[in-house]
Amino acid sequence: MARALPSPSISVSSELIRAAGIKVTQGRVRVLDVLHAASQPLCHAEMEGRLGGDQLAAIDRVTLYRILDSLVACGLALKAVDTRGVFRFSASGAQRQHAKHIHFRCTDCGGVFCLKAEPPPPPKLPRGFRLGEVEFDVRGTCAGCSLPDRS
Amino acid sequence: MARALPSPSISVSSELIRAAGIKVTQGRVRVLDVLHAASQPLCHAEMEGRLGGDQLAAIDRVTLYRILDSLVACGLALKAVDTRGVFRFSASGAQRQHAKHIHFRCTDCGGVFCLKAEPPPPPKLPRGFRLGEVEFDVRGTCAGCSLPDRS
DNA sequence: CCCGCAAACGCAACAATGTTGCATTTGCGG
DNA sequence: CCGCAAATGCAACATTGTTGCGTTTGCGGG
Repeated sequence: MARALPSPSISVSSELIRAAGIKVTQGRVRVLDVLHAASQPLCHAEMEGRLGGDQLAAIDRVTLYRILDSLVACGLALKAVDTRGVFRFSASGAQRQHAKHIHFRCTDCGGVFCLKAEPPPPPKLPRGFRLGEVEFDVRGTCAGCSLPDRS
Repeated sequence: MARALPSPSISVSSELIRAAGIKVTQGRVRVLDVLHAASQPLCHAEMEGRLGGDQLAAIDRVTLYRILDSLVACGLALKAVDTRGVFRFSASGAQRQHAKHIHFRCTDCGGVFCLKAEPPPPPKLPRGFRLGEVEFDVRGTCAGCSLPDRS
């Protein structure tokens, strides 16, 4: 029923999913497409909105969770928690790009901003500890929320 | 009905609450007591457990949230989010002690370890941004979870 | 010492997020 | 083209956090 999909990146996501060794389904391709198109990590609600915005049918909330879990499990996506306590997901390629700088999280509006400064080198760990990721997280109030006259 | 409470720190918490300019209630004193006695930030469920463990009546869940909010609002407590996406609260004095070093979070068992190294200085922020807290968060696998032979 | 008011509390209900069970559909290898 | 296992959709549930409202209580004033 649907005509040939105009999205050019659909084959890229398909290829990544196929290479990861899991089944290539329409849902996974669309979710990974959205993750790649996003400029910052998305929570599940934002993803539902972007998936429903197309002329395609929306993906079930539970299925979305499971798709994201499968993408995380095979290394195509990363899972993190924002200051509001909500899980946010990002394509693993985008995350690697984000590892090069520092994030500023506004404790007021919840927004995330990228600072230019480089993160410091990781510290020495005790014996037996294996280093995973290093996150230099700066919290405070962003310029918009710092305005003194807010009703 | 209750005899003189044996807890020696109850007056300390009362004094802090009074100095903060909010009403001194039994609930606030008990919650702040628990926060001061805790060695690390507590989630609401852990606090409910510790409050119910006494011979005193347990505090309502909603009231506990409001008490914590009021303590945060007047600066006596701090609010953070752990890797599971749950809010954790700590007495502001305890947090200051924790700000001097780096935390290592094991992504496997969820444990938090304190490293000796000092956190690096905060970076320069864009105009209008106000610095709140800086958290240097290192994630990975702790020594216990790094053991190769786990069933 | 008693009164009254506003703050704080307890209860109920609700909202958002995340999980589990199970029947049905679908990717994809044979 | 068939069939099986994986993936999906639906319903129901669990946990965490919030809102509304009537009642209780801290505490200042009379």
